[in-house]
Amino acid sequence: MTNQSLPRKFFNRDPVTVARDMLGTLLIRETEAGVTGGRIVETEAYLADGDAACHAHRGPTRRNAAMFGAPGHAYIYTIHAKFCLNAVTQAAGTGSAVLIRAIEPLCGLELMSQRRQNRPPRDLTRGPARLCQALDVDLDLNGWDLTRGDKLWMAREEDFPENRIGSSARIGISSGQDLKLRFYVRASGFLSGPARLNRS
DNA sequence: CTACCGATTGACT
DNA sequence: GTCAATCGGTAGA
Repeated sequence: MTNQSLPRKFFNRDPVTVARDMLGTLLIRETEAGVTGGRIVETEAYLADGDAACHAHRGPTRRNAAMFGAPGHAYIYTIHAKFCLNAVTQAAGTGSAVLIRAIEPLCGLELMSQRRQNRPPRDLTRGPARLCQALDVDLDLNGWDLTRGDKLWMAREEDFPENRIGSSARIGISSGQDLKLRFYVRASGFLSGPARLNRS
């Protein structure tokens, strides 16, 4: 990959802005097995204040420690025996992040398919735990510096015009459903979630 | 120590 | 559309 990784200052902003700007950027994962990755098409913002759905809501614990680290680092957690990947936002100690929910697979399709037990191409990276499995992302990368441009990083590819970005309530949470903090690229074809949430 | 439960997924009707 | 498997984190006794 020739693109430079997104700089620290990209992540050192409020999570809503970062979540929107992250749409269209590349997520790249390099292992000994090869390079895999794709274009980010769906994200969710988790706020430091007044957001009961945010893992940082009840203060620091061992699980969410990475969320209170410097911006631009990975926060990876386990849920239902699976992994999900976030990018930490705002100043260290704030406790906000952006969850990467879906990417459009572009690179290393064969390897990703292998890691996903040869499931249909459309289902390779649709969903936060699916993309982690396709990219071989697990707890070993929790706290990883995404601005290093090594192992796991993000790079600028294209900006999407405002009218191609949709928003909805976040998926899978029980509190904070009134907040429209999920963002996605309209008509992407690689989105997770029920279809009704991908229309506005 | 036990009990509960989730920022999910995949199989099934 | 429905539903159960899954297992580490967290809270509470």
